Amino acid sequence: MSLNDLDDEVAALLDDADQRYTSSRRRLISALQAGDGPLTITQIVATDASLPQSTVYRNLTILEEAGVVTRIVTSDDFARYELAEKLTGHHHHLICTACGDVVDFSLDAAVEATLDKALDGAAVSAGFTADSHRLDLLGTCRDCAKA
Amino acid sequence: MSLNDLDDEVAALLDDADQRYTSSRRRLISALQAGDGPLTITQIVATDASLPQSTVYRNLTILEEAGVVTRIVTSDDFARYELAEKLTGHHHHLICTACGDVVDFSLDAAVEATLDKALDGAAVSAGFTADSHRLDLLGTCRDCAKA
DNA sequence: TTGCTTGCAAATGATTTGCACTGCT
DNA sequence: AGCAGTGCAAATCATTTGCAAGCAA
Repeated sequence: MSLNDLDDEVAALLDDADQRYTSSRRRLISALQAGDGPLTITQIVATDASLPQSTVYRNLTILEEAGVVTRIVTSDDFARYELAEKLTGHHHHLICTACGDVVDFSLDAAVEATLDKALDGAAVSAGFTADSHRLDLLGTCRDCAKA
Repeated sequence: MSLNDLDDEVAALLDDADQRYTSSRRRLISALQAGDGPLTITQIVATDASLPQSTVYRNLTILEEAGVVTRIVTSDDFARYELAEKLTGHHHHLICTACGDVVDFSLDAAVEATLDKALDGAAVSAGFTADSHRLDLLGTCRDCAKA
């Protein structure tokens, strides 16, 4: 998705949620768009120092409610945020257990299909209404493997 | 795994880590064993009121370092703990996005095999050393669907 | 004894919120 | 003008830790 299309999508989602697309929010979207995986609040503030932490927290909450971003918790104490799958497409995360960094990756459509079918079966037998799945790969990233 | 076997396994793991198998720790294991999914600290304290919160936190950390339990963060603000897969076998989680409750489930071995192969491929091309995967199904549990 | 464990209460740190100010509309 | 958004600083709340007393080797 191009930057302009993304912008339009975000604007539409915010409008649906009766929220404005302010400059702080634009800057947030742009910071998230720039990363190659979900970002922590600290990383976002470091990227764009003109954004105070409280504004980042508050706007990410609003953007999450509007369906623009997704909040992710891996294991460490910092929540991470990324653009919603609606905007970026379905994907998964490589989580480095050494440094905590998270990088996106995708799976073959055939594998996803197999997986979804199996998950649906499991959900049904547990009396569960399946909504979506979340798949992470835990391991060590290239940089940490070197060290 | 029977209760006694579990006990022996835990004892061995703690011994390897130069840790004692105290009565607090036994009570924790027993509480975790009783649940049908990972438990929050609050749930554990509610189950066994003789355990002070600080002891629960401290011992769960030690049990985690010894490889006896695993800490899980879903999305809400409470961490959850479960017995390590080494003890219970590989499984996944059904996470209710309404009430936050988590229940275990398993997938067919064939699906797991397909998945692992696909994940290994993705890891390699990202320069990542894969360790394990984590797969959750998000949705609504039977109780919350009723409401 | 000697050191690990416990339990209370106080400290920490990510996240949230009150309030006064600024800027859209 | 009138209300939403912002930024600072103070408040919250899960989690961690200091310390004195209890227990195991």
